[in-house]
Amino acid sequence: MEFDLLLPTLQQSQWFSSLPIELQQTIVTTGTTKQLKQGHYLHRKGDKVDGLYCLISGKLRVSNLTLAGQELILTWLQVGNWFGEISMFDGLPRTHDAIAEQDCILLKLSNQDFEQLLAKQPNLYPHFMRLLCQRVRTTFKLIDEMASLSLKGQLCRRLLLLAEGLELWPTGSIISDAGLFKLTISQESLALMLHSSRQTVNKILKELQAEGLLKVHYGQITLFDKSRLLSLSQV
Amino acid sequence: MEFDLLLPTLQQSQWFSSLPIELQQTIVTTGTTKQLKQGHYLHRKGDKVDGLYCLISGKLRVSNLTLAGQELILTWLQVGNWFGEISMFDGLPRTHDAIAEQDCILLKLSNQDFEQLLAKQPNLYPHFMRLLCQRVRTTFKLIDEMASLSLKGQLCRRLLLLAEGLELWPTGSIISDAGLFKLTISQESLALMLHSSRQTVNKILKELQAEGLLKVHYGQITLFDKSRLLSLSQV
DNA sequence: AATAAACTGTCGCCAAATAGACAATTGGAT
DNA sequence: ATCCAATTGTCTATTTGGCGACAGTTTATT
Repeated sequence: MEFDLLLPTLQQSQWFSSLPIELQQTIVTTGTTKQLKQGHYLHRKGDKVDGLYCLISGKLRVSNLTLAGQELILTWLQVGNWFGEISMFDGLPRTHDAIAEQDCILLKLSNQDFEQLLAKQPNLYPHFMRLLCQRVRTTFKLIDEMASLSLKGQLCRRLLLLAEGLELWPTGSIISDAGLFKLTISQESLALMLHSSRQTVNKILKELQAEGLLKVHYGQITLFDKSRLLSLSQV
Repeated sequence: MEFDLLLPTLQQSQWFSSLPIELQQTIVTTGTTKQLKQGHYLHRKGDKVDGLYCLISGKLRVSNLTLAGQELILTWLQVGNWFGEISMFDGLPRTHDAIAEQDCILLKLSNQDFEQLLAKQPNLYPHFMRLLCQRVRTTFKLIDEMASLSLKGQLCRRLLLLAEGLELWPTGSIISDAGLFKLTISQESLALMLHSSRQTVNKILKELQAEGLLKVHYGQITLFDKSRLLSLSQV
């Protein structure tokens, strides 16, 4: 795959862009691209590991099924996000389902490529450990927030996360607050992420709209005031 | 520190006991022990990293404060548990408070020792990556359960976790079901772990007692039937 | 332009959980 | 033996959110 073509996309990842340029180059030249049609699974929970991925274009939904058969959405992966590293590093089965919500293009680093790479250059290990650490920190933060925030606070938090991309914010970072931001997501989907109901999400969104923070459209939400959303996502 | 003295304790960790014996030995001889009096903090959220720890004796509470000042208990660490690896590997601040609930003895592997160890033997990296992966898997599981289980299910799950130790269960593993198990914990503390209220926890415990699964005492709970608790912790 | 499908807005009812209050019980300390 | 602090048990009132129902709106398709 051509380096210059992929680079702008890959650079959107905080993790990737912090890698030494040689490693970036190695990853791109070693990796292969893969197409995935809308509605198809990239993998299911319990699948054997096949590689580490970066989403180049499209949209992936990451979720699990409860025993009752309800889908619990963990998150959507955005262009530039890396994922699949856990099974990659411990060899155990996938933790979640990953489904293409749109046609996707992925950059794939296979097991074998990965092992060879690290065998040759063990000094690269710390970089991949940082990727894992970032994942743990994000999930810890999620647990805290699920427990301590009101539903309204959780919703504000999610809207921001979806707008800003899913990577961990450096503590105290200032959110880019330039103008509006249009999110394409249904209230039903939001409810599945919050493990709440569509009706309740609708009610809260209407409140936020009345407060002038956002505007609700058909299948879309326009964020007006990210900084006020941020302050609300602490209550 | 003497290898033979610590070994039985350290072996309680699934992770540690899976390490090659030379690495086990290196860790014990490199590490230093540290005492921590009851009520003292080992570290607070946001602290700079100083090392990787294993709890040798005593009991540590891991928690966070909400903005409202309420303590959210993530878990109790049991003898044999390793922790503190995240900050160790990415160099960023601690994610939680860690407080001694009893006098504690800890085995500490300092930053410097750790870095020297890995610089000399980069083939050890995968072992530490497995430790991190285990942490991510445990937290993902926690997120799923918080979202999908009823409060009763969550409570059953926690009681089992407290009884069995906190390390990730291999999928489908059979719980040691030999006889009774006495947990020393107040209903108030359980409520803080579940992010629920004391009254509600009390009500559910009484239900479980009526069903013959356990018996409630002052500051203690005796588990009678772990396998039935397990089946309840899936609803 | 007509139709179907997906999504939103809003009822009202019900179950679950919170929170305050207070009595009763237990265990440790003096 | 007595007292105190911590913990438990159990009431209430109140809040929150889930869920069914259904009408209205938007978008895509033909």
